[in-house]
Amino acid sequence: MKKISESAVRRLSLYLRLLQEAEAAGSDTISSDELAARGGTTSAQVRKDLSLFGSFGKRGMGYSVRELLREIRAILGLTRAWNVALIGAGKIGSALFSYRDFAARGFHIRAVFDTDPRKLGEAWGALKVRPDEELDRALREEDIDIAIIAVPADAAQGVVDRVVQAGVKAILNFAPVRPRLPRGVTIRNVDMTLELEGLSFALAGR
Amino acid sequence: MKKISESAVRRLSLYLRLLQEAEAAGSDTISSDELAARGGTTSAQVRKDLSLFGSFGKRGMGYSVRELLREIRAILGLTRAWNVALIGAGKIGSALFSYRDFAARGFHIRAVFDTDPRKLGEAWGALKVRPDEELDRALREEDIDIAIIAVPADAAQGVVDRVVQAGVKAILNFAPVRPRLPRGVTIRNVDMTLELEGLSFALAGR
DNA sequence: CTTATCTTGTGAATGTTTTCACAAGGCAGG
DNA sequence: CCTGCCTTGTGAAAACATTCACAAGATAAG
Repeated sequence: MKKISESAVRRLSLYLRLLQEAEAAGSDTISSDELAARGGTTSAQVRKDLSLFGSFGKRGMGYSVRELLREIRAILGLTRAWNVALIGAGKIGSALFSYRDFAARGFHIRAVFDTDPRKLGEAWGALKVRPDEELDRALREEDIDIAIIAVPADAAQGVVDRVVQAGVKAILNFAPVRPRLPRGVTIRNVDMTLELEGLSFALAGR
Repeated sequence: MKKISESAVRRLSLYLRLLQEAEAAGSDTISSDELAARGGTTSAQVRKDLSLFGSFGKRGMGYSVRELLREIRAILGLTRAWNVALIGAGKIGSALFSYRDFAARGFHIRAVFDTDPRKLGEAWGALKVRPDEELDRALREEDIDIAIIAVPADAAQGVVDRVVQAGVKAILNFAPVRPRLPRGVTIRNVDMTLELEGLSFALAGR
């Protein structure tokens, strides 16, 4: 199997969303041109991306929305549910917890952790905020697939180490650090300051 | 002037952070090797990135931390402050509002908007949540450079259109849509579902 | 002053991603 | 069944990004 670039995966994920919108709008089929226009890319790019995984279209006709949805879901591993742990019950953690899109796509938050004694025991939906000490055991017991790191920068590397030690293979990191990781663990960093600085660069260069 | 890739700008922003850490740790100089190790890249990449903008190092010695900080800040346009508007006073908006890193880097939130009548007038720090109707006027009056979009998906395109109409040239978008934009306006999309799906893909492919 | 040691800055080479362009199919209408 | 019109899937070309590799400059020590 060929290596798939991160940007190709990102775009697939985007196509998935566009297809859901098309389905909601009642479209039965969609062309690469249409997907491209809605996604801000080109039709050649769309076709190349899809061709990495198979031939899902009909020449002259485009793609069946229903069918392509099914294929992309399968490619992205969205046919099953994933167990997620949220580490850090601050503002960002709280915002993520109530983000409905996650559950809608099969990402279920099974546990929330924090170190602040005042937060421990707080009810978050059906869950209670649990102390740091339970982290290692809980990750295994709840069979957590993905850890979301929403702790301050200086705590992030420590949390990452423990999470990895507990066998978690995927991390979504909101702390403004680039944690060291062993091979075989995947991380995605969401770094809002970086994005703002990118905008600053664009504004300044004119 | 050559075209600078988005990933190069991202890395510069990362180097900036690493340099701040090095400065805090008391280092006077730093080599491309060291920056690379801390940033998870290679020394050739670091030198190439910097060489896009000039020669800031001393052969045999590395870079002066102080001086490189100054240079990168200038490149990224961080020697001045930027006026930011936050549109959407929900959970995400609230988390962003209290994110201290923004102000620390010169991104000052000057106004907060929402459509929910129950939120209007709420005190957010020294600001009050303002109604949608004031958006257009306020963006101009407060001389807003950057708009942060933290509204539901179906409202995002409308907000983007108004913001652009008011002359804003940079947008940080948290809504899960890819808004249409005229040329000359820069957008950065922060799309958390996309990131999670990227992790799902990595987990599924094993 | 000379030598040994470091680390930058940068062309050239390599690798990766995007775009081009068109043959191959598929459908509709007559 | 044939013609005209679409749109896919995909090699090949072009554009872009990263890595290599080394001359050149800087320092320090003798």
